[in-house]
Amino acid sequence: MQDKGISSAVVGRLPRYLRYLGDLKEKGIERVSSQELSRLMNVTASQIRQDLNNFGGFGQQGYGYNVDYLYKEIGKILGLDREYDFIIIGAGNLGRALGGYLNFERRGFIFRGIFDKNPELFGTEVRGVKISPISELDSFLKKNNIDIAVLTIPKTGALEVIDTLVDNGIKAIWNFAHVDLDVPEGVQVENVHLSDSLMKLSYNISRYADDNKNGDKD
Amino acid sequence: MQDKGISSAVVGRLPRYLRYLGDLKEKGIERVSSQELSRLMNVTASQIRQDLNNFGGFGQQGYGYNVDYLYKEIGKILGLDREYDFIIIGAGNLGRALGGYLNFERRGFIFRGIFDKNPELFGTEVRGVKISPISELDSFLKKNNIDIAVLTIPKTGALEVIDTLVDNGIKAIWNFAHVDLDVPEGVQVENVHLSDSLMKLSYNISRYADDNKNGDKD
DNA sequence: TAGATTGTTAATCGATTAACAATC
DNA sequence: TAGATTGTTAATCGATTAACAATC
Repeated sequence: MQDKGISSAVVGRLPRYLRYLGDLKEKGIERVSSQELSRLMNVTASQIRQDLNNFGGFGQQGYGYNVDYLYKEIGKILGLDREYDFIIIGAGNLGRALGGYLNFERRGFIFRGIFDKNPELFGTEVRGVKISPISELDSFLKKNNIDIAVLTIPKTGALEVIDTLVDNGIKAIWNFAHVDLDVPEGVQVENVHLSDSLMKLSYNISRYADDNKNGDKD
Repeated sequence: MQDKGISSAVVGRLPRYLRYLGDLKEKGIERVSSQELSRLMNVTASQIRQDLNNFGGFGQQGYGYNVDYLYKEIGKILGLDREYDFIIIGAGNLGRALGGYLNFERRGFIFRGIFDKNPELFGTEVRGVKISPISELDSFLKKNNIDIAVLTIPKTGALEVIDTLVDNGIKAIWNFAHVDLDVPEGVQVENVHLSDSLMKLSYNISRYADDNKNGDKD
């Protein structure tokens, strides 16, 4: 069912479609045309139709798309029709924030463990899960089938832990550490570089300030 | 100095350049050619040269780029040669995590205030900054010159607070809420949709699983 | 001077938009 | 049947890569 060469631009837009369809669903709206959706989302109707048709024909001529059906299908495409077990490496503020986030559970991402090297934290709980010493990571992974590791530790720690994760067959890494990870093919990595994001913001602030100083033209 | 139509693809790559140049700097390396950097970063040398030349000629034929100089220049382009005052709306785990993050301060992002609606949190401190009731946001903004608001509250709260921010001349919003914000032109918005990011990960996990079941070809 | 490497133009590739025939 | 809207092909636009003359 899933084609090979879907561009990451397309994949990147799917969660947003899902969100808008969820909103429509909640409002009790049954059907939507690509044009209506395009107005709502500020994209072209053409793009919506192209994006969806990468995965199959979910609509019906003269009718549009059934909201409920399309919502479910996009969910399936995104792999949300199953559960994923995840652990968090790094029980700092960010790690605890992500561990405590209930919405992930709703989507099928199950919080299974959290590790840190700081002994003061051992035994403390995050949403019912005890913080364990990172030295126990290897044996934990051997006993439990974990899909995703969330890295919320500094750079060096992240690089140290990678081998243990990979050797134990981790499927994916959600990387909040400020490094590019080098993993074998087949291990999925999704980076969230918060400081990069913040820099894009400062770029746009100062560019806008400059524009309004010099050119005055928009 | 700053041109107008720089594509966001280019801007999005600048922080990564900065990071690699910072690493080289720390290693005491003085010069780097686009080819060396390209091997390091896993991009084409051509792209590096094209990207940089959007902003000016920072290199020298036959020599390459001076690491220190290029680092500084990219910093300037990203607007990191000044300070930004920011506040956080929402003192949950994520808000506190971001408030506690020292690296932002190092880059010139100064943590000035944090607000919440939960009375139990009022007076509690996050890195020396007292959590204030959100009802005081308006008067706070009138008294203080704040550049950036970080939204770490749920959807509805985010939408409620937008007007107050915009009316008081906020320059940018770093949005962690799971909504698209509608702000006037000139107010910069950078979205960090964590659940979208997680869905991309699950997409890739299940696509990889499917590939290895059906086709067996890579 | 010869070698290296940039800055920049030209070629290619991919993604987005437009158009329209198919069809509900 | 007529109207609406998809699925899909074709046209356009933009971004990436290749090539090379300029120059340090």
